[in-house]
Amino acid sequence: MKHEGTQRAAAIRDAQTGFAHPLIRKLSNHSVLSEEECRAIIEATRRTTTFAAGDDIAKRGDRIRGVNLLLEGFAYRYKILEDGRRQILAYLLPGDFCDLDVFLIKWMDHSIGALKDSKSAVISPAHILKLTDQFPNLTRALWRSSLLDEAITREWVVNIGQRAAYERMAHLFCELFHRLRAVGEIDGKSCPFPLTQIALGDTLGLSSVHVNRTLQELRRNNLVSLRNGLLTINNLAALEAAALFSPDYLHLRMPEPSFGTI
Amino acid sequence: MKHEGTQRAAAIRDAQTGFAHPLIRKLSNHSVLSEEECRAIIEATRRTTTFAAGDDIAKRGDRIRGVNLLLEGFAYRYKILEDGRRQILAYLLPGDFCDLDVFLIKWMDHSIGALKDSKSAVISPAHILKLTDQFPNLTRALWRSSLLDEAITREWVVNIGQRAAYERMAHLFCELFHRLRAVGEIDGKSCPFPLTQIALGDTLGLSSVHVNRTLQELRRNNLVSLRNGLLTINNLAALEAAALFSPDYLHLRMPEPSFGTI
DNA sequence: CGATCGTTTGAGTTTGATCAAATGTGGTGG
DNA sequence: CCACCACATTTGATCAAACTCAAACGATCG
Repeated sequence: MKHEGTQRAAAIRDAQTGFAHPLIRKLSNHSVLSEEECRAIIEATRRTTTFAAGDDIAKRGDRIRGVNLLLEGFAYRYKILEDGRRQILAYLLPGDFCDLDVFLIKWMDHSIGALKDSKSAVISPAHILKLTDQFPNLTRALWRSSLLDEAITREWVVNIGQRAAYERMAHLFCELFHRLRAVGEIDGKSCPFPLTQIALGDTLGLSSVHVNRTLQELRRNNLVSLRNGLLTINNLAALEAAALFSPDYLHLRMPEPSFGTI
Repeated sequence: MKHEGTQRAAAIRDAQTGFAHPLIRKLSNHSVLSEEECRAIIEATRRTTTFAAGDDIAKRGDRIRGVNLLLEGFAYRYKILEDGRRQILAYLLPGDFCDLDVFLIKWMDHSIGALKDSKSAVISPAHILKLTDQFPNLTRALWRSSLLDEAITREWVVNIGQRAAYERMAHLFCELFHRLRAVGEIDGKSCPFPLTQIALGDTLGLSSVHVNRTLQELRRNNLVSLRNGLLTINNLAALEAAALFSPDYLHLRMPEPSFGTI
């Protein structure tokens, strides 16, 4: 981890993505922010920190010094049981908060790791307090964004609890693809997927051997391929059907049409 | 479902439970509320509705008219896949919000059912807006409470993803016992548990047959017994050990000592 | 007194785990 | 450039956890 100087004030709007700032873009999916609120967000997220792939952004037991807002990169939230079993709880994309729990707890009860080189903005608790005192509408927007995180976590419960391995993996791919598209990280039919098969197993509650075989089956059915940290979805519509996937729980404002042969 | 008249203003404090109002009690676990904020809460939750066991409090697809705050009873959140598979996502106890998602969405993307006769307060969106405009500190407390809900959901992911059936069931019992104790619903070593084995299976991602056998094993090991909607925990310490349970994720203010022979 | 719903039991099957080894693959240093 | 190392992926064989199907048993209720 490496601290950087002050970030240059970014333009609020951007022709391509709607908003250049990841948090503003994310909140704008479900909330309307004033010019003043946008400025306050940019102001609050000037201090940034970078992490290399493999670094921990926050570790279980850490005293919480501020909220990390992921600006660039790819991170994951995970919990480890006393006997070593690991469960990955979420993937964090630009615009996502790593540890909003600062409100709730003094120490992290789980960890966050970076899967790619990442950059985060660190917002101090005092800053959050000030923002939420001053801007009730912004506070509701932030609250909403954590409700959205919970909706995703709930879908993971459904996924792991009810779906078979094949459906389960397909579902994860669909979710990631939709979320990455919303933050402009896809390239045609491909998106970054910087996970080993072991990590994929710890995400889905499967052994890595079974992950490998399930992946082969998805490949054999010409739905996806996964190589060198790049996930390619050949037929999104068919993959969504196989996964019993419906994107509504993601609450992305502008659903783009699924491509595919069906 | 049956609408009732205006509830009599309850005393804010109660000698036994600390706070008579379930929401004030819950928020006080992690936040400090002013006298004025407490009054605003009581004011906002006057309109109540009752539900009989088995009723749906909110159904998937419902247009959201207000937030339901559970005041009395026992409810559950669930989602059903297109092919009928059901996953239970949470249990709701007095003080819990049923559908805070009102902020995020216009229609429910999952359902809530009552497991026992229940009473909820209905807070209109306009009322929420007013409260959050007026009381930033209260807003943060409510936000915190939804972060807590998410922490529980995350632990469910760990539970279903990593723990074996026996541990998994033990873990659920531990969680429910701690949460019910925090709202004053336990009686000695027993607490209400108004679930069929089928529902228990849909909670844990197990078939009802396997639930039955796992339950027998827990009984055989003299850890719990479950009869007539009453769960009795004979040895909480041993149950927690079997479940790899640690209560910190529940963020209950005053952890009471576990009883048991160890 | 059926009827309905939940629990329990048995038998057989399937999914996915475990163990072990072989085969890539990318990076490092000589 | 090659040898080597550390990892990740792939494959095979075996095993166990959990599922399915089917039937019996028990409560509860109009």
